[in-house]
Amino acid sequence: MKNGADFPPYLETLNPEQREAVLHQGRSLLILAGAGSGKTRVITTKIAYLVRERGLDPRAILAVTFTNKAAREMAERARLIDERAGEAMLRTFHSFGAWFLRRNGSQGGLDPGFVIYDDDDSTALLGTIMENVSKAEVKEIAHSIARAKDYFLTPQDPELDLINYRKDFRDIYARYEERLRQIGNVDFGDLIKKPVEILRALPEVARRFHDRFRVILVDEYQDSNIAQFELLKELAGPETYVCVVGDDDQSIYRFRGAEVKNILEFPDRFPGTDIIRLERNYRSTVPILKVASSVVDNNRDRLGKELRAERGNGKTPVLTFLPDQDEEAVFCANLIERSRGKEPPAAYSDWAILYRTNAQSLGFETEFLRRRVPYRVVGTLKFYEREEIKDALALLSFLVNPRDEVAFRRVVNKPSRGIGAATVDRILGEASLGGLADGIEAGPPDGDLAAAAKRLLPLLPAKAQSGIKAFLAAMEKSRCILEGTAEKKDRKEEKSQREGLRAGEGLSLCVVQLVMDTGIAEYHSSHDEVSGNQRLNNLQELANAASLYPAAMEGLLEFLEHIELDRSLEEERKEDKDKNPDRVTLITYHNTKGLEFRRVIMTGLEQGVFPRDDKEWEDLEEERRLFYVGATRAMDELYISSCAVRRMYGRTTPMDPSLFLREIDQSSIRVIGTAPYGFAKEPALKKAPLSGGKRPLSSDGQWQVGGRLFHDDYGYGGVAEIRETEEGPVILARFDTGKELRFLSRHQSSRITKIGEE
DNA sequence: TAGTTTTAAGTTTTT
DNA sequence: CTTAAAACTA
Repeated sequence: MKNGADFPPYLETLNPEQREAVLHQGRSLLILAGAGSGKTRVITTKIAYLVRERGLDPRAILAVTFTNKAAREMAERARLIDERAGEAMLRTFHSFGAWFLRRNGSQGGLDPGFVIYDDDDSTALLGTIMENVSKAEVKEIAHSIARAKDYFLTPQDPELDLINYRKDFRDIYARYEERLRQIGNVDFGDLIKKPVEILRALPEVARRFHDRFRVILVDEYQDSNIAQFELLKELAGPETYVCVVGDDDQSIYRFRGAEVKNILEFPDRFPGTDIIRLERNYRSTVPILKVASSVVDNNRDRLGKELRAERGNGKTPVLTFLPDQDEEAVFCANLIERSRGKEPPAAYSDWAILYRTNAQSLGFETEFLRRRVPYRVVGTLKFYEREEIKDALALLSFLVNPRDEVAFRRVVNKPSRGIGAATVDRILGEASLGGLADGIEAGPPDGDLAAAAKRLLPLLPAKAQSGIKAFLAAMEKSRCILEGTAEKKDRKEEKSQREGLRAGEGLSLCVVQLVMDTGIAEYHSSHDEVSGNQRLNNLQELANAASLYPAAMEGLLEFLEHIELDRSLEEERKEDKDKNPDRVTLITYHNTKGLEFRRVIMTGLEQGVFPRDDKEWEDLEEERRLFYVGATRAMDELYISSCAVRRMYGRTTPMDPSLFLREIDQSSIRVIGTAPYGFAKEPALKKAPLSGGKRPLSSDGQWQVGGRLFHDDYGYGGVAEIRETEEGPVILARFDTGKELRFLSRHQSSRITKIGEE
């Protein structure tokens, strides 16, 4: 295989550029991989090659992906080439950070038993710091703090003003950090930021990692943020080979702190970088690729590349203008159903419908349900956002970390146990200051809320006393189960409880016990007759998920970490459950990254929807990249739809066609339906008959041919024709959507508004 | 202070 | 139109 003529089969099947990327040796490598150019294949093959041909220990390879799903897929594919390649460390940046901090966090003053706060938890914590502030404001600041951490900015950083200009932001951020430190938990941003700080502060730790990871591969590099870039730099020692793979045209997470600059400036930051371009697209036909690239070509900030469609020509993509979103759903359903009758017949699973916001899935679901078109919705995982699930998780979090104020506040008085704000404040005070109250033994100010509550017990009102006792007893019992010291009798008793929750293996016993003993299960099942059952089911599902973990503190920690970092679990399980894999995919543009479908419908191509709004340049460029990502998902057929009106916030709003539609190379697309005014080169209006340069006026003087009007349902249109009858003038309006409407001038509907002459 | 009614606000995108 | 937050009442 050394002479290049005789490669093993797994290398033989690669094209020259791909093979060059796999075989590359040197300091560092930047692979600019266009959509559908086989970049995942290159990474997995490279891992296998390093292990197999270059004798590298798989444990010395760290591969970072954007999602957990991608990490699992990659491990699987690498394993197919070489069993040992699957042993490489494949994680997301966040999951790697958590792994790092469990082992090295104590060096940075972090207890290894930390729990990860999600955005809601962070916001809740911030809420306890800021008083008399609306929740929306708290949320905004929580968002700013998250962004600050993405950009690796500390509360002291002078650049912090660029994130949020309010003058107390610095102070709030600092206090938030202090509280988080006292509690001993971390938020998402900390999972990246803290490892960097530790690696910088402790050269011996850094050296250990440099020794361990000889090769670091980063996938979807265009979506990494500044903090992640810093982490990459710290992890890479002088001997580490760093290979990043990305496509600047597919960077779609700027709103979350992703920096395209990371990829644009990678060669500057890693001197001696070689660049390999993968520009052969094996997925889409020529016109589909042309549609995608003609739009993204309008972006200024890009490296620029020439994607070649290896598959050659194919069906011309179709652009359709439709009256409204209901028609859009009908159009999709028709298209899909018709494709099934053709030769060769298409499967439902060949189809994907793309939309900008999750809310847009509803219209399609309704229509598909009615028409019995099987579908699956990707990405709407509300499971972990449900109140009962968050409650149960708060109980578990508090069990792991009794300093967790957020979890404590959430569940201590649920169901109500007579523990109000005053009592909670006293417990918090006791925990942080210790031994404040007279007549009780002074406790350590260690922040342990369970211990503090216990100490304060004799001084509380009777109702609160019994409430706290019951709560603490339930927590204690769970702790005993986890530590294996629970009485056998107690365990038996669980199974005979009548609530209806079944405890299975391992950790599920603990979950079931906790939600029952604390009354959370009862609270939710009886609270609301209709949804009570569903809520109980959800709790049951959570318990079932927990059964995969051992009934010990370690297992609980793992379980919680998995839930915080990988919320795709539920989706997978659901798909396993129903055995029909032949379904249409309903999915947001963002979620399509890394996927491909034979036939794709891009919906909602309207100004304000997609692109969302045109406030900023860079935002618009990001939307264009999102268009590019969506279009390049299609293998064989691409459809694009745009509506004249759309119901938003319960109101029907006239829509303008998306700016992107005009940017599409017109020779690569076929337009069906009437292009609205403002889209077509020849405005629809000019088609209205004109008599001798003069536009006919209706006998009552109300209307003139060519006059513009707006209809609540059909959007903008023009008066096409006027006919005089014995009932008065009849107006023929032709709308930009192609819809025609005839009405008597004196019976003008209130839904029609005249918007002047043209 | 818990639970209700009324009012206001909002729809990106996700680790 | 749906959902969350403020306001109100028992």
